[in-house]
Amino acid sequence: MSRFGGRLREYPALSIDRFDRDNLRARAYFLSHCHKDHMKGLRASALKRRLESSLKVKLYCSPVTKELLLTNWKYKFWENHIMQALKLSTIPFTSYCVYVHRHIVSGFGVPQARTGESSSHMTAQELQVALEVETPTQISLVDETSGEKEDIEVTLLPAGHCPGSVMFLFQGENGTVLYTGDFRLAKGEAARMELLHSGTRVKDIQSVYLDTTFCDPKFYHIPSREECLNGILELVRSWTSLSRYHVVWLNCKAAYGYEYLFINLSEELGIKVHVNKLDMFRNMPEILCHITTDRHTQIHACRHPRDDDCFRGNRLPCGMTCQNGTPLRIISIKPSTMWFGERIKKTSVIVRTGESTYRACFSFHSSFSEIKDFLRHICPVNVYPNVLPVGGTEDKVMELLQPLCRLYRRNMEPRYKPLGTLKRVHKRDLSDTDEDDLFDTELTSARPKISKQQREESRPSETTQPENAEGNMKESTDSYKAPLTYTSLQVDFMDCEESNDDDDDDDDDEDKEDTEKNTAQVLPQESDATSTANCNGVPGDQQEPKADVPRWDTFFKCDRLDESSENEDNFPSSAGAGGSQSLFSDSDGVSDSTHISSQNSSQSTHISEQGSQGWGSQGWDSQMDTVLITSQERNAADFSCFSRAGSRTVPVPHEAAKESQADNSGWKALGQNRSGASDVICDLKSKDSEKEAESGTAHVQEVLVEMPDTSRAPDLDLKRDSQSSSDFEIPLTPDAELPQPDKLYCLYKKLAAGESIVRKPS
DNA sequence: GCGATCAGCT
DNA sequence: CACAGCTGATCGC
Repeated sequence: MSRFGGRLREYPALSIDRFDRDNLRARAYFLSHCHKDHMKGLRASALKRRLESSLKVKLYCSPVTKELLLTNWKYKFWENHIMQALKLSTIPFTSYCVYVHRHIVSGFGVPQARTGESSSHMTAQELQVALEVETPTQISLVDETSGEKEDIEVTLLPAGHCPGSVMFLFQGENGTVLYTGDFRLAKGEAARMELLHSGTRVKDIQSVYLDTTFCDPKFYHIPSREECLNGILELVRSWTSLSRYHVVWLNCKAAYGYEYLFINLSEELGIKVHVNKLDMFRNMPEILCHITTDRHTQIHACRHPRDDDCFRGNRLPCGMTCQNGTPLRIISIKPSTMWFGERIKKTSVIVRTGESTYRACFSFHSSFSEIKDFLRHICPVNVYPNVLPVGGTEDKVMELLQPLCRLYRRNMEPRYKPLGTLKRVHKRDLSDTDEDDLFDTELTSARPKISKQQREESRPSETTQPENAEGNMKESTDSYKAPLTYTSLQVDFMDCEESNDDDDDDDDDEDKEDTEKNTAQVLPQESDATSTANCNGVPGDQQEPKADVPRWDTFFKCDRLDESSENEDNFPSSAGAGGSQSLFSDSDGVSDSTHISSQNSSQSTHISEQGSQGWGSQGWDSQMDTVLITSQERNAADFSCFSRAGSRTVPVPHEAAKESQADNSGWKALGQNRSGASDVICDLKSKDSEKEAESGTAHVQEVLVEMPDTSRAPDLDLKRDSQSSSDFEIPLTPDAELPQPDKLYCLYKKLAAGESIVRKPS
């Protein structure tokens, strides 16, 4: 929840996302999106009175936000005081869906022309002032009592948080300031935002007021939107395809932000989503056509004050309980982020929490690594957190963020960053090659290669960007060039660097897939002037993969030398590979015992008595994430076989077990190869009887011995950030220690000499 | 009666 | 704890 007070230090005459108290005196108001915690005071009578007595005070927001706001009669009084800062046709493209799915981009959320209505309600001046696309807007801030005037430019940037959500970039006498509101931007998105750049360089940004909701190493990696979406999609598909009586209830909170989920489910499955209300989308046909108020559909996102009770009574919140006399078979899917962040064990993006309840990973906010990527690119002088993460303090957050800011980068002696010079290689390469990618998960080697021409076209903005955002890193990276030379395997150090780099301001985010991409795509001519200071100077041919050269990424991954601060980078590529996801896939198949997801599932599958309704008291809610490979339908049968708490662990059904063992990717097998399959693969959280829970825990830990929750180890502060990225299928980093240069040197040397290095699990 | 705040509940 | 709400109780105007 935002704790931002509404005002920027640099421009106190503005109020953003807060409209009470001192903000009542603001000369202009800004609303980043339509969530209540950003609308405090927006409908208060005090502000209402202020508007009535002022001709100048305006509220600036995106067209979609305006539409959503004015649909609510409580905010209708704003109608003549809202400025749309961008043309109608532009916001939808850039604001939200662009991060979601290409095919819905083309007009999502575009309020249709409200010609009659608009012209009758908006002043002529407002209509004329409608701004050009991608043109910063000049605003005159007039103090109506003193006549004092201040000009400022504001630019709306897409925030990817919910429909209509934007960030505000202010430029004026006191410097350039970015207020992010709430945002979810994938890695690399900031680099792709033209309006954050002047020419080819990142603008000189004085301060960033940052959404720090998940600025906690606990949320180091959150699966991309597409991964989460695909996980939900396959679960919904597999369930709803069983019969017309199999319905899904999406247990979504009452807030904007789930629309793209509804849209995609509807588009992919041809099933509209039942919602309580849809009039707010009446002018947004791209949403409207995928939702319905007709209860006779298989996907529901309707709500009821006591919807959980409804569900327990096999009733949907809308009251539906059967159709044509046949009882509905209902499963619930609860989108969650924090819940996943709290998991000790690695989980899938879908976790089964009960007989017919699931959690699905879903986030409106950027993960820690995405925040860092964003901030690192902006490289402001100051950063101010808008949100205190759960259990966090401002100091703690600042500690995490400041290393990404300019003064820190300039002044700090770099800590251990043996391979920091490679960062730019990755950065470059990411940007050079993935400009069309919406998700980091698409950054796979399987992705179609981008043409050389495209690369060249995109290059300029990259080559110069470091001058600002990362120019100060040059010194530090240079200072670490020397250690690199003790081996000839410089290329591979790219991976080592990432893996070992524990430092907040130096962990680079491009992943293993990127590394592969690098090896395949780095071209000699990219070693341009900018890159000579760093590893781009490595001749391209050295980057060719060689079978006999140790795979550093593999090495680190398998043997857990990597700091998982880079783990996301080892995250199994999914959505991009072959256009389908592989939630449980291993990116390499090498002795990866920590990838429990599917291959261990046959051992760890933990099915307790669930055949009757009696599970309520027993619950399925513990800290044990295990994997269940079985269908709901089959479960019913299986549960009866394993009823009564006797068998704490049971084998998965043969077929599923075989499948999972065969390809290490149960979900993939399901989603890809078994269209319409009745199997659902997901992590199963099981809390059975207390006793069983205990034994189950023991068992799971035995299976998961490779991934103890080191994140809580008190002596690992330095790499806490990485160590605790234990969630979301990130390979854990048990017993990892901060790699010391000498130790690394030894390891590198051994590897370079072709010796095998096997680290025993502790 | 209304708004603000807080506890409780997802 | 709470992603982002909601409901209901209480208090003051």
